[in-house]
Amino acid sequence: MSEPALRRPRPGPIADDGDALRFCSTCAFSQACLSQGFDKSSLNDLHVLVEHVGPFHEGEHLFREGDDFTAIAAVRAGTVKTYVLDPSGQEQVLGFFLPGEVIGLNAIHHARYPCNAVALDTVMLCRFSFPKMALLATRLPGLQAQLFRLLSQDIGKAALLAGDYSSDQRMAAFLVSLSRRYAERGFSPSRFHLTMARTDMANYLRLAPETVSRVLRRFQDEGLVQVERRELEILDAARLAALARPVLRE
Amino acid sequence: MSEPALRRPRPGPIADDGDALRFCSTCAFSQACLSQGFDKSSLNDLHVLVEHVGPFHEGEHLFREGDDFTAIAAVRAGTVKTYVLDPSGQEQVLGFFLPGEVIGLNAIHHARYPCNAVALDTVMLCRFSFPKMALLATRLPGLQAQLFRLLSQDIGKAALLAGDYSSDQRMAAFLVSLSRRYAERGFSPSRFHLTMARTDMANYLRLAPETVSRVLRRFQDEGLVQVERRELEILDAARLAALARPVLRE
DNA sequence: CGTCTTATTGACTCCGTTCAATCAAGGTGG
DNA sequence: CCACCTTGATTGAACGGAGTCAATAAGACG
Repeated sequence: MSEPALRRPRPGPIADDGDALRFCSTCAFSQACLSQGFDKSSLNDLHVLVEHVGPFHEGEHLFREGDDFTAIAAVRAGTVKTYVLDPSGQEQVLGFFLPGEVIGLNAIHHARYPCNAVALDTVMLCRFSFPKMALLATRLPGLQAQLFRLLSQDIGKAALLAGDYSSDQRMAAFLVSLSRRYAERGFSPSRFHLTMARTDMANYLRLAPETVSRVLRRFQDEGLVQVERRELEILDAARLAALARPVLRE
Repeated sequence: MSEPALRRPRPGPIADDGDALRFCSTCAFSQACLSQGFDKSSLNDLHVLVEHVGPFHEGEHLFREGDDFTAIAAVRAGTVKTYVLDPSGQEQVLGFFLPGEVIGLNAIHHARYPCNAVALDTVMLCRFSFPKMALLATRLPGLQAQLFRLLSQDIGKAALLAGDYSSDQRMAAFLVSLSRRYAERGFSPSRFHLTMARTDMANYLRLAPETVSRVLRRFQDEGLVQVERRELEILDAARLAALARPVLRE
């Protein structure tokens, strides 16, 4: 894998704006860097350590627990599920990553991935060599700050589900969360495809699959949502958000 | 609360080796930096942005949700509890921080503390100005790496409790975790003081206080532990660890 | 069309909660 | 020193939400 050497920062602002900015349009990371006021030469520096990989197909693993960690990745398209196997071989779903979200941050500590990551549909990634990025970050304080922020953001994100909430509250929070995250990337917040199986949702929410079915059915009976297989429409976002409130702490 | 003024950095390297290294002996952060092979002048650079604060007394808050974030802190002595209040005003315990552990990492993202922190007993802190440390980290790649590692480590730490484990497993995991963390700092792994109230343990473990009482009592009846008020002795560490295994994933 | 996987629905069970009473410890003031 | 009160911990009894077990239904795919 031959990489162009890191270029020295060019002094001064750049004339044309179009080129460098397009380098990873769906990637939250790049976008955040942009909004941080990175100049184009900095973005270019960042660009050279980016590698577009994929497609990964449904069921294909992006990495497995224990693999050497070298890179973090932003999801460009598709959905990634992370999970671990407990000592008895039981799967435990840790999270779902939608387009624009960054995966692998929890691997820095031990320099190994602490979990498995699998594609739930066709997945495209934007992979950043972490060592190179860290090196670059010593020259670009804005990049360093961005990385610190990204890492900090993920701390305690899982704590939401840790509370002892009812199945209704958990499910509502899950749907609201998906809705908002899709909205952030320009997808419809009210209609979207559930890319994960019911069993995965259940596992993630620490519920039995049967409970997921029952709750979704009740939500539909009560006019909160419309579910048809994996197609979901949110009919009463306000009431759903109200249910989710304690979980999302608002 | 009169604090001793921050001491000016002494210029140049230090003659004797004992001095700089002792600057925060209980602080995991400094220790990790040491083991990273930091040279003495780097440690000195780190030293100047450290501020020893305290004592905080039982019930006193170190910071509150929404406070401006300026510094992370390592606990030097005592125990800190972090918690949030849910919309209905109900307290939710997020974690306990023992000597050597670093607090405030989840505040970087929004530049505000996302939770409250209160002293459970007499607490001494070692406070690091985060902006200054980040700046220093651009010059010391080892420090930057250490920070990334520290942040990464905390991601998904809360996920342990998120699983749907039995009350026995949760309690066992909690005790084993305390035991190990105390051991890491040179305290006895088999005998220690429970610095938090039963209600706090229960809240943290997402159990009713009554359940905590019952489980501890049963553990004692079964010869796993000996509890006398807040004094705890682990009698059968192996069996306790076996119970905790699914939670701690080993 | 038949088979396999995934989802749904129903009936019963169980773990942990809730409600309530009791108990122990520590502080305060007489 | 003791009576009193407060706070935290413990124990018991009944309840309920979600899990489990089992059967059925609905797609997906060959």
